[in-house]
Amino acid sequence: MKKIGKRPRGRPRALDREEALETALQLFWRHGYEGASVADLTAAMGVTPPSLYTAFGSKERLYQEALDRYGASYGSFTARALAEEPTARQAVERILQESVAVYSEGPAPRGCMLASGAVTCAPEHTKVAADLSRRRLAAISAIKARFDRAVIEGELAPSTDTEALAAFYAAVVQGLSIQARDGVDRDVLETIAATALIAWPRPPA
Amino acid sequence: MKKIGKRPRGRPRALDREEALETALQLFWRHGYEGASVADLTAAMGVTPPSLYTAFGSKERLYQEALDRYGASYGSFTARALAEEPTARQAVERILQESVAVYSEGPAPRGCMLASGAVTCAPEHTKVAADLSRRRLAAISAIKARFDRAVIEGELAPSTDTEALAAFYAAVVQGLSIQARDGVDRDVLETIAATALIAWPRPPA
DNA sequence: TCTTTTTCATAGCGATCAATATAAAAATGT
DNA sequence: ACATTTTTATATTGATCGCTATGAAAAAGA
Repeated sequence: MKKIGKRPRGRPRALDREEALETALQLFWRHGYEGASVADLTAAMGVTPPSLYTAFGSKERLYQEALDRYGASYGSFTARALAEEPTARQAVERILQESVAVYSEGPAPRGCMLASGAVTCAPEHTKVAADLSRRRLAAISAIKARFDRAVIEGELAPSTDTEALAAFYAAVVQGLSIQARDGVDRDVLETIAATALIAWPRPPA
Repeated sequence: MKKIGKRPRGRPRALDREEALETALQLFWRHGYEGASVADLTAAMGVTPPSLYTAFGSKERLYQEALDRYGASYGSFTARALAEEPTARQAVERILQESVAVYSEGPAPRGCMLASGAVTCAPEHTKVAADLSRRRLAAISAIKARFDRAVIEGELAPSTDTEALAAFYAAVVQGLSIQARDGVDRDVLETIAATALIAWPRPPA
């Protein structure tokens, strides 16, 4: 059941946009923004540069689309855990577990695409780095919002520093990302996650 | 009191090697290996490319020397804390505190040079990334060694998973590095450090 | 002074970077 | 069949990449 409906006039594209975007995601995830060249991307997609530029506009916009796709697929477990788990504590537990699973998957683990994308970069790419930074901070804010809800619901004490607590678990996840790429064994990563949960605040009263 | 002693035959170098290395360290620290070009480096040093290559051999060797210098200066607090503090717990406490101080210093924080140097990179620079990875893992091993000593000295229980505990605190430090670069407030970073200490194992018996 | 040695600055190497001008190819509309 | 529209592939753009060949400059040794 392919949606075609009134195909436009010109020559049909040979490039499957979704498939090409997934290919770009994989390359950017492994090599980062600067490390994946347009030549690498077009070669992996099996197309020539003009097709890429017609479909995505620029390397920078392609990267942003790849980040969006990551957030909606491999990286969606954070938002889902925050939305679905009944308690903030269980949400954090699931985020830590799934982080380990996703980041350390496969023979050459890739960590988190947001954490390893472009923390340092050339001065001409500061816009890309700033966008990544904004996405990382947004993830912390999302966790904080869940913790704030937990305060209202009585799961966490009103005195809880929800911003710092969210930043703490985000820091652990970011560290898991780096160490997963460094090849640290999965059982060690799992113990890191378990250790982080020891710091969870005592329930109020 | 400059040490001259039998100056060799040729034209004296106009390049102060120590000063140039410090300049390279600063640039590599901020922009990473790929983000700091040879043109950037020579311009900041005030020399031309041949002088840089005569003094350091290649960009890659210059980077390694800059990493060594970092480990002996800005990044030396880890080794010193592990060697100087009377207990493993106090060593970790100091490492966390000094990490926050160093990583978040200045108007544009630079985080940790090892953690932000080249976690992702182009395929042709895997050697540099592997070297950085090795240095990060060595830092974990150093912490683990101090924890093993603490087990022998009775500070930590013999059942302690020292490898995972070391990896946990390394992960927090790596997360601090990323968030410092993202502009997270210093007081939040300090609370992250304090939260990590809550997970410290209870003393044996 | 003159040779030797080393470093210096000028200029440019081939390779690769992201991005495009051009025109043929492949579809629809008439 | 023929014009219109869009995408395609070929080939190339200027800029920048890390690096170096060349020869002048600046020191010491003879």
